[in-house]
Amino acid sequence: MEEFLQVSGALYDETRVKLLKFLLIHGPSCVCELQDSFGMIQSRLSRHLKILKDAGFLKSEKIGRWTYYSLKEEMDGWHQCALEAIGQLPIDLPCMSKECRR
Amino acid sequence: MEEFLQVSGALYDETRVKLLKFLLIHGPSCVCELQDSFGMIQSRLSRHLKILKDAGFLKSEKIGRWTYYSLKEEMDGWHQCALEAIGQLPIDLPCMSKECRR
DNA sequence: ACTATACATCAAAATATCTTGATATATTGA
DNA sequence: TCAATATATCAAGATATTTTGATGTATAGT
Repeated sequence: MEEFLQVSGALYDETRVKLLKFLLIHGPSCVCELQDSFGMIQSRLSRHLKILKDAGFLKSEKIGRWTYYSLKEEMDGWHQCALEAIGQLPIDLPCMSKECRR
Repeated sequence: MEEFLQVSGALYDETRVKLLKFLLIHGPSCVCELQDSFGMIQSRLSRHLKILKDAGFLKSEKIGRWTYYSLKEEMDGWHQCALEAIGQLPIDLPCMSKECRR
C-alpha cells in the first residue's frame, strides 16, 4: 500500500508528469538541461527528480559534474501503465534547451 | 493533463484506495454500509466517494433513501490499470458490516 | 590551491488537502 | 404532518506538500 501511494503521489503533480514525458521523448538528460528547458530553479527540479526516482520511475547516473536522469528500464505493470498514459497526454513540453558545456 | 492529475490525486489517499478495493470485492454498497464497515464518519466518507466518482472510478445510484456506489463498468486503460494494481495490493479490508435496514 | 559549475538538501513560507462538526435536503414511516 | 434516517456540503482547524532561498559538497579547469 505504501508503495502504491508513493507512486500515485509521484504522479499527482503537473511538473513531475511533464518531467516524465520530457524524459520519455528526449531520453537521458542532466539536471542542468532540464533546468534550462523547464526554466525551473535548481532546488525545485532536484526535489521533483528525487520524488520520481524514489517512486521507481527514474534512475540517475553521475558522470563528471553532471547527473543524468532517465527512465528506469525495468518497471512493473503499474508504472508502465502510468508511463503509457502519460505518453498519450497532449501536453506542451518545453523543447530541449542547450547542450551542457563541458 | 487535468484529468490525469485528477485520477492520480484520487488514488493518492489510503482511504480511497481501500474504498476502491472494498467495492471491487463486495460490489455495490450504500453509504451507510461503507460507513459502518469502515467506522468512518459520514461527511468524510461522502467526500471521498465524491472524489472517486468525479475521477471516473465510481458511479452512484439513488434508491429510496439509499445511495449505492459501485465501480463504473466502462473505464479507460489507465483507470483499469489502477484498479488492477489495487486488486493485487495486500490490504486488510474491513468486512461487510451490516445489512441496511429498510 | 582557488574559483566556478552541477547538484543535493534543509528550513521557512505559501499552498493544497483532509478531517471534523454543523447544517441542509430528501425520503420513509408513523 | 412530524420525526427519523440517509446523504451531501460547507466552514474551520489540522496536516501534508510545494516552492523558494540559503547552504553544503563534489568536480573540473586555471
